[in-house]
Amino acid sequence: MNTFFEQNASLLLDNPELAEAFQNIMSVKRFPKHFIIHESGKVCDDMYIIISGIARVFYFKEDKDITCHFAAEQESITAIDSFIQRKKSKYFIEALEDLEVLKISQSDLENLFASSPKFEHFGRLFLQQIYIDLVERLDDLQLKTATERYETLLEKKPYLFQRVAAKHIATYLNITPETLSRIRGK
Amino acid sequence: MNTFFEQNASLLLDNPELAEAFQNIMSVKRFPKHFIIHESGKVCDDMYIIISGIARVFYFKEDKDITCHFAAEQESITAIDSFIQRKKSKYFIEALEDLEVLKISQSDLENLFASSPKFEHFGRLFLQQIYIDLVERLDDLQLKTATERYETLLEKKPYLFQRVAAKHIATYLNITPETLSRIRGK
DNA sequence: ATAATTTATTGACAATTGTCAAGTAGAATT
DNA sequence: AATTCTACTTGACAATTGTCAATAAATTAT
Repeated sequence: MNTFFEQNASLLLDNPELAEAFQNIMSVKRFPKHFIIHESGKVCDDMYIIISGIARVFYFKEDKDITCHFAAEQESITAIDSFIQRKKSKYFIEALEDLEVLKISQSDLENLFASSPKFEHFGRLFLQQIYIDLVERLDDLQLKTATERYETLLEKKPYLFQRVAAKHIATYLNITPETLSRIRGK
Repeated sequence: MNTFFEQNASLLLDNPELAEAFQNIMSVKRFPKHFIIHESGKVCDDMYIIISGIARVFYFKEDKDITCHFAAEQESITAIDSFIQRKKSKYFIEALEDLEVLKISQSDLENLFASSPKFEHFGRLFLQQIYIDLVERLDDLQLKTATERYETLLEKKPYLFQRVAAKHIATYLNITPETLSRIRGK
């Protein structure tokens, strides 16, 4: 599994100076529901901040479709392995609803970082933030039961349960759809 | 669970210019086996790169001691939640062998980063590196069986099985010592 | 709206892993 | 070296979760 620019594009959007710099390298894009925004096996050059809609990152583990990240409004999404390492990605990105996003290319982002220590600094803070988020997610997975993991997600991202197919939530929690269904039925 | 400066202090040690800058803010320290280098509830101001020996990060989940990180030679270790967020840590750090480490304080590190874009850049690359490592670890936990997780760890860090108590490896893999024992016995 | 397809739920059963207990082996202390 | 303590192994059993199958519900397409 994997998690990404887990939370806060808000770190970016809340800072006017940064926001302005990013304006110049961001462009609005739209994708319809079910659209595959990024395919496994390709290098992922873009990262997206979601304006509206919801998307997921998934990959195939022995023919099974495993979701490893969700992103909704204000959150960011990319094929992180590829985006950082500039190699072919194992991940797919799929629009689960009609999507309006801000697109940022990896090269523009690198250039921005290189253009000023301030931006480089922001990049580091951003990574720290998502690193901490990921550590928390790992803690959850390491030692919570299926039910506890369900409850944690319900608390952290309740909207998922309204907007996303249960089968995707199940693989994200590392349980079967059957088990998830039983947990939900108390 | 949680993982840290998971792999590569080598990213640092391999770069002469950086290495020199770091020399000035690093100091050698020694801790005896069993020594608690950092305690839960305190803010962790230091990060360590291990010269020799092995250490672990752990915390208590309902009285149970859960290991969430190991670090051996060339690897780094800290109470990452606290080190990054400057808040009280939930983690302990324990020397599992007599330890010789390079200590770097958080404030010195911040100052170094602030002193030159080059260092800031390094800080970001370092975080990218450990982020990717953590993503991999998460993938492992999300969808591998106990036996697969055991085999993955055996492949990635075989020395752990020689040098570390099985009970710690068990909690790190999120299984009981009994299950680990049975897996080992083929 | 109706039909077709996909997704969710439920039951029966199997497999995996955990818990508890006992005994053995190993390490640390005296 | 003997004692003590801790860790490891093994067995019996229980709990959790997965698998497979059938049905119901929901979504999508016609």
